[in-house]
Formats: sequence, C-alpha cells, structure tokens
Amino acid sequence: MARATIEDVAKLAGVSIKTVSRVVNREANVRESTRKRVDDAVAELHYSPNQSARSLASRRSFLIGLLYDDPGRYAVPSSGYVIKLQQGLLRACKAANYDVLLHPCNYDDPDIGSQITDLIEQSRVDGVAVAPPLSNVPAVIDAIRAKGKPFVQISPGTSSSGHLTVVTNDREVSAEMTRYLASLGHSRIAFIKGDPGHKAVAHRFLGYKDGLEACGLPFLETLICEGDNSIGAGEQCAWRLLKQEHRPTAIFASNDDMAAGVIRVAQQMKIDVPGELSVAGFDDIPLAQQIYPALTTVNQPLRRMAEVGAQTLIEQLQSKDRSNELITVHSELVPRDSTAPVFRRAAFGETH
Amino acid sequence: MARATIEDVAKLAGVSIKTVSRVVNREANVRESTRKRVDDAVAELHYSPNQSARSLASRRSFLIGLLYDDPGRYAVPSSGYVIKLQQGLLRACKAANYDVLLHPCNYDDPDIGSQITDLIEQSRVDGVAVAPPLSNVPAVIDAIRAKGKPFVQISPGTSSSGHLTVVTNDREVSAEMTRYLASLGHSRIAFIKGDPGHKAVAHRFLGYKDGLEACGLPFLETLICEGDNSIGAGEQCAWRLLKQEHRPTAIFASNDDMAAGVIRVAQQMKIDVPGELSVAGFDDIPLAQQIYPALTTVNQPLRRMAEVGAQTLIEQLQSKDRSNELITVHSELVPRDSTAPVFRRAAFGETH
DNA sequence: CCACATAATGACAGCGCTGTCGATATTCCC
DNA sequence: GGGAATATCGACAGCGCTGTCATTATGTGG
Repeated sequence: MARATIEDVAKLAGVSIKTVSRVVNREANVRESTRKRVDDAVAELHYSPNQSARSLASRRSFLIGLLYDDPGRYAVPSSGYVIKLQQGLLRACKAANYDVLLHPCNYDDPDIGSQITDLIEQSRVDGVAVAPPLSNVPAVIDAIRAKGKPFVQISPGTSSSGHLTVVTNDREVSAEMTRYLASLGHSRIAFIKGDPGHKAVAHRFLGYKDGLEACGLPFLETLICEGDNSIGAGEQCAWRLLKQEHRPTAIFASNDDMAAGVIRVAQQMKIDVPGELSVAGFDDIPLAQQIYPALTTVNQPLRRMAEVGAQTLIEQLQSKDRSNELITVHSELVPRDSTAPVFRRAAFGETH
Repeated sequence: MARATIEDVAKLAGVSIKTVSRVVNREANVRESTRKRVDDAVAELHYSPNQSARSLASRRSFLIGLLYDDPGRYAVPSSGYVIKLQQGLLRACKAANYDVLLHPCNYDDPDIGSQITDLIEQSRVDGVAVAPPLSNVPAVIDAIRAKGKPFVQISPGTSSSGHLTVVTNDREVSAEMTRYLASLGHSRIAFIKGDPGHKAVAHRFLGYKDGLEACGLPFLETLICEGDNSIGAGEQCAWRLLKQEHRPTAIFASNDDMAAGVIRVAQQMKIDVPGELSVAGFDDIPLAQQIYPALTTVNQPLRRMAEVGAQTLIEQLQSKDRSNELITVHSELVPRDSTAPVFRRAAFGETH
C-alpha cells in the first residue's frame, strides 16, 4: 500500500490538487463545504503530505537544528541539561509542525568556527537554536551569522548582539537571593564566584553586589572567593571562608556543585547547616534535591527558554520579519532546607 | 548569495548534471579526471546537495527516527540513558550521512499503539530505532511493523521476534558476576530480583542461577528477594536478607539503585562493605561511581548498541535486504570496591 | 438587473535532484 | 584490426508538492 499523494486526495474529493494544498495548509478562501470534503478525503486515505516535496517546492525544510555541546563519552551529569533543551525545542517545534535535528559539537575544538560553517552549509535546517556553553563562543555566533542562517541564541547571561536572543534574569535573581538571605537576618553573606571564563556567572556576582547594596550591607573582599564550578572548588572556597575568625553566616555559591562542596565541608567542620550556616546555590541541578539538607537554589527555566526561543524563531521564519528580539525568561528562587534565619551567636564571630 | 545547485556545478565542470550526481554519490564508472574536475567545482562553489530534492527524487529521506520514552518533566535521572542512545545513533548516522529525528513518546500512554501508528504515518524517516522501555511494549513493535517501516529494536533482554534486534548478553554476564563472587570465596550469594514486569531483569535472574550451577553452589530460596528496581526496594530486601541468622556474604542486585539501597542498609546495620558483605549491581549508572564504596556492577553498552543498531539498519535500508539479524553486544563486568574476598567469620553466620 | 469587487478554484510551471535508458568512447580478445 | 564487451557520459522524465496567475463563481451597490 503506497502512500497517498495529494493527487489521490484531489481525485477523491473532486477538487484540484491546489485546493487540497490550500486545505492542508490552512489557507484562507476555501469554502467550508469544500474544506470538509477535502478533510474527509484526507482522513479516508490517511493522507500526510510528503515533506520532501513540500520542502523542495516551498524552499523550507520545516527542520530546526539544535547546536549544543556534546556531553561526550563520560560527562553524564550534563545530560539532564541537554535533555531539557531538547524538550523545550521539541515542544515548540511539534506545535508548529517542525522537526528537530541534532547537531552536537565539540565546545573545546579550537577550530569550532569552521566546524560550524561546514555544519550550517550542509545542514538542511531552516533555523538553528544555539545553546550554552556553545552560544557564548563568539566564533560560533559569527559563523552562523556569516552564513545568514536564522538563529536564536539561548544564553544564560545578558547579551548585546543584533540577533534573536533568549536570556534569563541571572543578575536580578541573584540580587533577589542575596536580599532573601539578608531578610533572614544574615549580614555576613559570602559569595563564591565561578569560572571567570563562564560568562553567565559574572552576572550573578553583579547581582550579589546589587543585593547587598539594596539591603545596605557592605561589600567585603574577605567574603569573596573564586572557583572553577566544581564540587572540589566549592570545598576549597568553603575552607577558606569558614576558617576565618569572623566567618560568614551565609554562603551564596554561583552554582549548585560548589554549594554542595560547601555543605560537605561544613559537615566536616561540624558546622550545622542551616543552623549555623545558610548555603545557597544556583541552577537547581538534580543533586540539589538529593543532598542533605536540600539546597536552596535558583531554578533556571532552561526548558522554557528553549521553547520560547524556538517558537519565536519559527514565527520569524514564517513571517520573514527577523527582528532582533531580546526575550527574557525569569528564573525562580527555590527555597529549600539549607537556608534559615541567622543563628545569633555564630553571627558574632564565634568559632566552633 | 544563493546556494549553488547541481546545475551550477555541472556548468563549471563542463559536464552534465547526471555526472555531477554520480560523483557526489560516489557511483562507479566515472573517469578519474572527470571526477576531479567535478570535485574541484564542488569545492569552489561550496556545493552541498539539496536534501529535499534528493529525497523527493530518490524516495529516501536520509533520516532515522529515535523512538524513546520521554524522560518527562522531572525525571532527570534517566536523561543520561537517552543521551547515550542519541550519541550512538548520531555516530552511526553521521558516518552514513543520515540525520537523526527525535520522537519522544509516553511509555505510560494506554493508547501508545495508535500514537505510534500516527507518528509513523506522519514522520518522514526512512527507518526507526526503538529504545527500551518502549521497545518492550508489544503494541509499539506491532504498530511499527504494521506500517511496514524498517526498524531496529534495541532491547536489553533476549528477544524472539522476526526483525532486526540488538541485544546484550544479560544472562551470560549475570552468570559471570555470580562466578566472580564465588571466585572471591562467597558461597552464600543472595540475589535481588527486579520488577517482574521488566523483561530484561528476568534474564539476569536466570544468569544468576546459571552462575551458581557452574560453581556447584546450591540455589536457596531464602537468598532470593524481589523489588521494584528502586533504592527503597533495595533497602527493604537488604533488611530481609541481612537480618537472617545465617545471612549472605554477598548480595547481587539486578540493578544499581537496589544495590545502592543494600549498601545504605549495611551501613545502618554496621556491616562493613566490602569487608563483611560484598555488593554488586547492574547497569553502571553514574551513581555507581559516586557512592562509597564504589559499586561493582555491569556496564551496559547502550551507546554501542544504538550505534550498531543504527548502522545495520542503514545498511539494510541501502541494500534492501532486510534480514532479521539478531546482534549481540557484550556487557562488561566492572569490578570496583564494593566486592572483596569473603570474610570468613561472617561467612559462618555471625550476626553483628 | 448590470457593472464591479471579491471570493473560490484550477491550470501549469518548476523546485533540484535521481532513475532510466540510450549514445558514445574505450578496452579487450582472437 | 574488427567486433563484442564494457566503461563513461548525457538527455529527459518525473518525484509530489507550492507559487503564480488566470478563470470562474458569488456577492454588492445603484
């Protein structure tokens, strides 16, 4: 049983193939009675248009590419991240009758620019969604733009740019977290910065400072530490911060892994969390719910970012307007058990 | 700058479009000198064939669909699993110049059969790879077969079937694990069965029995327990097994989560692992390396299974032979720190 | 009821390739 | 060296749609 073609449907409905095309594509100016006849024929024949023919004739593939950093052979942890991106993209694409094509890349490749160029040249996609950390690499963005391929940049941090971008309010929500900690009575709030090469985390630090300022708290260099985003780095920073005589009563780490490191060290130092020390993270990775105490953190709406990005990209593709929208999707503060009102004695610099 | 077409290349190389087509598709019977002229023209124009036109003319989309269970809104843990599948598929497809299309489904959907039917009807893919747990649902397999769509079933357990299937040697490697434990001196080796609805785990239990038999050890019902694959189930089984007077010196759980539950209970009961109790799991999930002690387990070559499956599927697509191969990819025993030579006193039934 | 605007439909070319088949060039063997 | 076998190449139809434009049906105002 060969697949039905538009011609079969037209014959059965007693109309021209063009009218079938109109009905299938929901175009205007088709009489209701005609539409129904065609729809019935479509249903009877289980007709589904041949995408290749559609693509060839209309010069659109109805395919959106996802450009992302390949989690690689052993990096299972980041897979949740990729899956969320895919889910967002898939939802938007499904709604618009597009399909998703995967284009994993190697973030570390020194030759990433020309890699992307080749990829875009050969790919059949109508548009591309670029996810972090790839979307933070200028060579990548430049390559896509040079090829004139419509795209949306999904970026955690703010971006200048002259193209469609979806960001989240990292800075604002970091300020919010800081204010939240202050509202619990904390006045010595430490901050652990992340990898300086990672663009997004810079904004979190700025947000932290905003938050301090909003609460009238002083900014103290002794309460700032920098790590490379790993649990180990979080531990090192925690040691440094907590062995000070006048130690902080709250530590805000710019990602969850480092926050987990802080909690681990606190346990080793017999500092009760959250009794004597409040700890907050950022990202809301699965681990955040699994550790004890469950980590107060910030949920990045990655799925939603991908969804909104793809949706807008597709809209632009269809209307051909291609404006340079900057879309912000709001992150959410997730209070859990690792933060609590300040413990007064500890606040006055008592060591254990 | 519009994309170059085959006609542009033909003109530049001074040949007919058919010859360009031959060169691009690596067909035989093209003079070396001609081939070179065409290749040069292709390079100069950055020509890349229009896939839609190719597909329309050749009736092949060069697209492989991945049918998998959508990890869903919160089920981040299983994302590593999906990513591995994708990686395997992508590798095989890239090598053959195919692309991957994602088709997430809902495993729990009671109407899954007709869902799949619709999906297949509308999808443009040449073939489909079905991953577990979806591949264990008869309605899914039946729906694909009914539509006559070429497919490969990726299945952890053995399968009868009349179609291309990739399996792994669950039973054999379970026997191997059992023999390994016996070789460490264990004679009281308990086994925790998994969810009986889960086809794959049944084979693991058979393998356990094979292993016992091979070592001349008796099969004892008192050393068998059944859980639902969760950590909690592992804990329950562990309590049951370990509070017996004559308790086992080794516990082989049919998945890692349950093994993790066993280790947790052992710690609570102050039973040293691996000193007094060896624990083995199955699957080699990320957690297996993270817990203490690191878990001895079995690594399922999921990525490799997907890769081999897709590769074979594509080969069949191209040769049109469509035989019903059964491909086995071997799982690997991964010895870590949770297993050790038997502790004699414990072996003689001493309680803590 | 007619001239005109607008809605509804169809005829047909052509998107950029591949498959078929026929034409021509080259090689091989006796 | 001649004819058959084989290698090499091109002409052309057509894959199943969409876009364009012409044509016909329907409505509208005076």
